[in-house]
Amino acid sequence: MLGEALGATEAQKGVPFVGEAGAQLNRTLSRTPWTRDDFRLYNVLQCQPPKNWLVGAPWEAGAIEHCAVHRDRIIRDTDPKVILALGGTALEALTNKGEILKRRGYVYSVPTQVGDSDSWRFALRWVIGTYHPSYIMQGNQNLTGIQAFDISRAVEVAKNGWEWTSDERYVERPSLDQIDEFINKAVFALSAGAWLTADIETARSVTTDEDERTDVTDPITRISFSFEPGYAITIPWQVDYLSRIQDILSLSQEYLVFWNADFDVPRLKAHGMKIRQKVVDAMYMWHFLQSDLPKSLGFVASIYTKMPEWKSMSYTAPEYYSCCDADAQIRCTNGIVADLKKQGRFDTFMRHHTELQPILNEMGQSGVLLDQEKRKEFRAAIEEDRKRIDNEIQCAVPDALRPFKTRRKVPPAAVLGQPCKTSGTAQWGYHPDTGEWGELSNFLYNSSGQVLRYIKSQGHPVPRNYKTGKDTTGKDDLESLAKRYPKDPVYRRIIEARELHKVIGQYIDGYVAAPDGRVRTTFTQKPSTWRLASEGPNVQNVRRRWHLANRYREQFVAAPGHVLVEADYRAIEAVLTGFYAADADYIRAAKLGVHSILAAHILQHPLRDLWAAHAPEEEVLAAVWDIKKGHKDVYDKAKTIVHLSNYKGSARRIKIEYPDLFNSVAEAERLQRLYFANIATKVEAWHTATVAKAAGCSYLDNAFGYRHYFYDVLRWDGTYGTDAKKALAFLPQSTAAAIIKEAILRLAQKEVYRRAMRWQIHDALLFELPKDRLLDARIGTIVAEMTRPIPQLNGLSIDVEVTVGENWGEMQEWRN
DNA sequence: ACGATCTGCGCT
DNA sequence: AAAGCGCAGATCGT
Repeated sequence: MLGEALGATEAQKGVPFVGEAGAQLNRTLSRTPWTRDDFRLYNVLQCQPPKNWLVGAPWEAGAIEHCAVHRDRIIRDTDPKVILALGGTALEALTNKGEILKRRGYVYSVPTQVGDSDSWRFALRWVIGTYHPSYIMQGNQNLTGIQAFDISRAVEVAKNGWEWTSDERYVERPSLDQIDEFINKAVFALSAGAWLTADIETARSVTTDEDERTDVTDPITRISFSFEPGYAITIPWQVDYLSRIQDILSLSQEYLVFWNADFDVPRLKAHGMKIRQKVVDAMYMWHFLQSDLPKSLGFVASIYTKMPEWKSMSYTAPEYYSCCDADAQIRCTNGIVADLKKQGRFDTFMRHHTELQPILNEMGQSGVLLDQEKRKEFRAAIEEDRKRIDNEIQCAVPDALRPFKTRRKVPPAAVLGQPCKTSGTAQWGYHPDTGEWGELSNFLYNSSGQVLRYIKSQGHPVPRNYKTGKDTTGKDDLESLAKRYPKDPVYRRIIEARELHKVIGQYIDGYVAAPDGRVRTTFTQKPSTWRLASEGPNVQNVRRRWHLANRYREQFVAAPGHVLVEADYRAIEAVLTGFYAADADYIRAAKLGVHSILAAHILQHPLRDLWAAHAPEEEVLAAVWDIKKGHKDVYDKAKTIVHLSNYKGSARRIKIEYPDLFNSVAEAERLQRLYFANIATKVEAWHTATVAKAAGCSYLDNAFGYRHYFYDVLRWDGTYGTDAKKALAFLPQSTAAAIIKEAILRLAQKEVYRRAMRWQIHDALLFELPKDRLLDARIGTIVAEMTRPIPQLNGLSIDVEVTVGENWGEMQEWRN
């Protein structure tokens, strides 16, 4: 093993890898059958570089060159079969190749000095690159297992040597006959159950990450296919070949495999190709298998194949590169499928991604109508307010706090000495302190730096983020400053101006309707919990708690003769917490209204005893309703307390969230105890068990087979690591995602619902349905499908609330 | 002009 | 120090 240089601890003892990086190396080795005594450890540098700085330092090249003699001598003396390069510096010193993150895990054969110091010669030795342990320590603990894999590969090479996979059957410049031969063999293999993979190269995608490109009309240069490891074909995108390419794309009856289909499929369609099969995205399959590891094909191939590194050859050998892509795809696909089947999670992936994603694409594309008139009016009203408030801020903030850039240019005399600032462009002036001439800009209420300078200039205490300790100018902190200094003209106005600014920028101008008046979004399954995410625009964070939220939402309307129907799962995460905690009482509370029941405890309301005594449901529900309507403030606070407590939020956090409701942290603590002792009686035990489980096997599976890995759950002293609460949140959150996906899949089987689905907002589905005599029946079907008992959860069902309206701001409760 | 990073904030 | 996201503005470096 060859590292970089001695750290502080190492330099003291003169031994490599005995400091923190050494401890990390030991942790990695503990995942393998070997110990550090099985290896010899050296560094590229024999000494400690000044300030522990080597990479990018002015002395980097010189220092490495200076120590090369020692390094060569060490290699000659030890004559290693394999050198494992720990980090980019070592790999580059050995192979002259950079980009360790692209090359790690791949095996290189490198000319190395062997023999006596006075009569040495070159001989080929194996070199494998892996991460430097300090890189893994810097927040990349998820890569520990990969480094263990690299070490195992090095040992394997040392024992048995290494043979790269063969590229003899790559068809890099195909004749039409060779294409037909590929087709004939593929037909046979596909009928026996093989996958067919496809991959395009585009003129500009070579230099850019594929998913960053958005222009689907970029020219395609070639396409490659494979159905069998080692046998790949690449076909130039030229007129003579296009019909053959379409033939191959149509070969498979059922599935066509891509790596990141979001890139390839829209481009193939834009270039006239038909793709009628279901699209299997092997990259997402990998994401489903291991959501926390890098997703590039080059990375995954280093694990599933013995291919030589090829990703750096796109320019020098484009045909070979393209065949390698196809070969890597088929090998990785086969490996990932096998692993998912071994874990019993393959069917879930095919259903919840391959089947679901086309439905989500249709949902995003069908879009929701925007009422342009309302939108215009609303924007104008808001913009006027924002301008007025901004102007008030500009007048209240002293010149000395406004951004100032010194300029040498002579000013236009007309603006000299203007007394009061107006919002808009900057103006020229003399700096009030330094007297310099320059450009004085407006005070930016969105700039935390400028707002902090204002707070300090007033001699007010600077708010600190209670997690990070950093200075902050968040809304809550400005609110408490405003309370403490009621005469201050700025704090409340900053809050208001920021709010209006965000509404205009993100929620009005960010929603651009197509010519048909509809606004479209894209649903992805990127979150590590396999929730859905929405982007361009994100329709899952539309204003709801704002005092003008309903007026804002009125611009989202149903088409004439239609209505919007929104179906929300009621308290889904609370019910699921009860399910995972195996607490039937808590499930009952969650379904009746756990927030109201907690509020009843706070308020000493009769509901408390009704619930405990299992009173008749109508009676309990009436009391729940009473609290929800009559004590909305306490109800809303109880709701957040339930959420925070279920995911192990601290009493301190609750106090910070509700400084007015609680006099002290101790009081919040008392209330939490009340909640755990009387309502959520088994939840704390579930917390403990879940954290222990996540720490023990380093991952959790939910009831549908969604998996999440965790690395820093329990520390050696029993305290919680950074992943402990993520583990607690994972099960209810990911299970809720799976439940609503199942509902979408079932509803999409019927054309009328498939076409009517619009947006998914985590626990809610929004539909646009014809307003006709079938409406009630259709809503009934939606409710029936969404509340159907869930076999994976022992037949649990989740209640649904439905609202209906002609626009999204005036929705009325629907009752059958 | 453009990208990366930080801060802030909307929703579930 | 509940979790999970996406978007916009400010700032700084290239």
